[in-house]
Amino acid sequence: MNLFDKVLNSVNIFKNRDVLRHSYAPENLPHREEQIRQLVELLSPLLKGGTPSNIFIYGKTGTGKTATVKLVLKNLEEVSKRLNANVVAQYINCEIVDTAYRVLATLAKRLGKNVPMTGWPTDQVYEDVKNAIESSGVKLLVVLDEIDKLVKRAEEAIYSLTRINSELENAKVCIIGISNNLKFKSFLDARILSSLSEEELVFPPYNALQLEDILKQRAEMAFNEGVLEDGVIQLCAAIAAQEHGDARKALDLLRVSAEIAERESDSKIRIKHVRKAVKKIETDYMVETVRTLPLQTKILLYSMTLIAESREKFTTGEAYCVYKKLCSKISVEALTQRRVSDLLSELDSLGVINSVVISKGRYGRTREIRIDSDVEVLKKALEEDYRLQELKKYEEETKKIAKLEVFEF
DNA sequence: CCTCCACCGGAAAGCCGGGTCA
DNA sequence: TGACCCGGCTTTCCGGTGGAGG
Repeated sequence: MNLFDKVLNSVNIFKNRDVLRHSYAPENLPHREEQIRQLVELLSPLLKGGTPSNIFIYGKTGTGKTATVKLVLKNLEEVSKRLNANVVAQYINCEIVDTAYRVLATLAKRLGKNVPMTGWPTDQVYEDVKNAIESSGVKLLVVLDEIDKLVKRAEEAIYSLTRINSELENAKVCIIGISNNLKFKSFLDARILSSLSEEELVFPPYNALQLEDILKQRAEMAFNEGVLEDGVIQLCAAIAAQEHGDARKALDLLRVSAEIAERESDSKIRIKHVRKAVKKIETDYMVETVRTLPLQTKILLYSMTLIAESREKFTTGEAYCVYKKLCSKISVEALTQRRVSDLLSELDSLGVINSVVISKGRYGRTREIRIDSDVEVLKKALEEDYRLQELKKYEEETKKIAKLEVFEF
């Protein structure tokens, strides 16, 4: 028997795996018809020689903002080419292109100017871009995705872009800003806000039924016939709907479920695979967050995993004592309890630990801490850090302290 | 009803690394 | 280049508090 026979004989679940990835931009967006219609309407002046208003789009992650805009952009450019309308669209993700300089340089490049990616004064690049737009007479549509990432560093750039029209004779610039941060608006300078959000478009979260439609549509493209057990799509949709109606999460869940089924060489994606996928996504998220924690927080969390192995719940004071012990073992300066208290709140909001502030009457008021996540997984992730390696030596000793509740200084 | 525990959590100031500007 | 500024992290200080026990 050839080593690969098993793989060859197993039923192929995937027809096209990429359809389920974030980067995939479908031709067809269920339940976004209204937003597409509005966007098309708002942008139509571009094709008729007018100037559209600037547009501000917001909605939570996974509500189809980017996909919708990209789809409309694609259609716009096609039709512009056909009509010779001279519309140029540029999509910029501000998480990657994250300074005023880079935004302008990207635009310059799109217009055929050769601007180095660093080095020039920002206002010179601005002048260059302006001249390029003016001389080519294009109608430039700039999409700034995740614009909230830009605001702190480059508020001025946004401002100058929103005002560029007054300096142009025979060209036009229109801006679409996209943000998933609803608080973003309150951070923004009022001048900018008013010109940026002449029109607003809100993308509401999907509900379970809508997510189901989206998943069905993708599943048809992604999987071979008959590999889905009944109820799998519904379950994925329901779970994602509970978590704020994020289509990206729903698709992730379906993809991971399929991957698990594939790995188990099952011929069908079953409910149990979805359950496993939920667990896996959760753990992966946890491990990733723990990995990226700063050192002090890692030590603190490590202390808590040690305590958690012998007692279900404990208090800030107890965690702090163990934490201090560990710090001295590896000669790291311990933080104050005030600071640790903040770190604990952060860990809580990250969902790594669960804590409630309770009063034990005579015995004070404190945060009661539990660790609901898998302690072993946490420990493993923490021990990856070479700076915590040393602590394994003291594990037993420290655990004893935690168990006996001997908290001396 | 009052006390008093063991911490919470706000305010403000200090420290530090990085970036900016003359 | 050095003065300066900024934002993030941390410390210091301190007023506040729910409820068991008296």
